[in-house]
Amino acid sequence: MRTEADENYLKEIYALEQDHGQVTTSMLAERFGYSPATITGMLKKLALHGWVDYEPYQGVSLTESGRMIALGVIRRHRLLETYLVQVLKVPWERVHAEAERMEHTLSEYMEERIDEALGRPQFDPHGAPIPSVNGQVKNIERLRLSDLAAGEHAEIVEVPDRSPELLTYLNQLGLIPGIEITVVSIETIDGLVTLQTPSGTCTLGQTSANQVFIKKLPVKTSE
Amino acid sequence: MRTEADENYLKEIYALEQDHGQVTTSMLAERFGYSPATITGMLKKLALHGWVDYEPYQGVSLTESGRMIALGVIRRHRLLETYLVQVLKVPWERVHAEAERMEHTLSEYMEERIDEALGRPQFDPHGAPIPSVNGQVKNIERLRLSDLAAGEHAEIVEVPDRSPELLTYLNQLGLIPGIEITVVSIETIDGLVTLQTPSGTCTLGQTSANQVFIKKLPVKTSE
DNA sequence: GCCTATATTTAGGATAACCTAATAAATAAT
DNA sequence: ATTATTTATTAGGTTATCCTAAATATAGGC
Repeated sequence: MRTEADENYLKEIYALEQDHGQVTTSMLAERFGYSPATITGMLKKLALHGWVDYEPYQGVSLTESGRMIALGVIRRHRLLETYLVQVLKVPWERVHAEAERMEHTLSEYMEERIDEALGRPQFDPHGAPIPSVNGQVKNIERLRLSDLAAGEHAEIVEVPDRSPELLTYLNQLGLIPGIEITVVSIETIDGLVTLQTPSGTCTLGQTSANQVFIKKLPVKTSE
Repeated sequence: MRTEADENYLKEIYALEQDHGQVTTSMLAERFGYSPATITGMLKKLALHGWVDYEPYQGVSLTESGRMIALGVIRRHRLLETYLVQVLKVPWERVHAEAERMEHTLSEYMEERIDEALGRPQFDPHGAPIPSVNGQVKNIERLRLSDLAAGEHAEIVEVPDRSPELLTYLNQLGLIPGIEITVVSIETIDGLVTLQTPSGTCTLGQTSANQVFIKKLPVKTSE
């Protein structure tokens, strides 16, 4: 009925809708590393199942049923990541790849057991919200670290989970969700951001600063 | 390189070699519920990879490399079963089906983490030996419950893991690996076995008694 | 030792998910 | 507005894993 490929396409369409609104054949081809022709074929198939609305040359969007499937896969992925980090002590930067393998074979029963064992967490180790069983997502309003000005105070709320290199780097610097930081300075020329973190001072390049999501906090006055 | 189908065929050939010595096309067809023609095709493919020795009309047997792959899959299956029972409290009769889904997606890294978390167990919850990373299997000499005579004393060492119904039944009766029992009587006509267990007395039919593996213990004298 | 029954293989087909090359539609440039 | 470029689709092909029906090899009965 529903294959692993179907689930991966729906999950990716969901992610692209979140990030760019519009989802095109070429965006999916690029993400998967497949030829555009392959994507077209799959989109037709997904539309036939009623999981997406698809008009040739007009891009694709999830239907309600497609969105529910995507959220189910994302839920299993994020629950697995959380479990691996919290219980099995798998390193932060590694759990994405492991969850990617297992998200399609985890049964509903196991999903529930893991959710219960973890105490029904709302966020995964990278700060991403874990959709509820009925598809509710706790989306937090977020800014990027690169949006801050010198002197501003903020809490890190989310980091992307796909790049082990970036995660290893951020972890070394202590830049993980929940941590509070203050911007010491911003280099206007090449966008270097210098931060005060609980574990010291560090400087981030634009690429990294752009991928770290934060929530502004009232500026520290004195102490 | 190696698909899930490949792994399932090798695992099943291994199991049939253990149980019957000889492995034929029709045995595999029956186990999988596939047509014999499908099996023939796959056996050719497995032979091409050097995982089995296959002569048309002469049955099939694992090569050394095929055996190592099969043992790897069985190792992951049994480690998963053990983890699910011990850590996630999944019911005994359910873990086989869950492990069957996940055994192919568990990475070597996760296999090692789970093995370590469990303290490197030697046997799974049904009493089956967990092969070591390098393919060693602790095979115990075993008899069947139906081989015992009245008055004999024994320890249950293994039960099959595939039938949830049988497992639920045995679990209710307290007949699980590690338990010591004494045969009260044997009905010669239809092979009913009446047992003294730590939790009371119970009677088993021939079908069940034939599937419970035991190790004889010295006969209890008095107490 | 031949014949029949059973087991197995061969031949040809289906579907899923990928591919390349050629074509067509949409968009941007002059 | 026509052309050039980019983007997407269609056409046709490949591999993996299943199928059925027909052909063939092995094994058992007498």
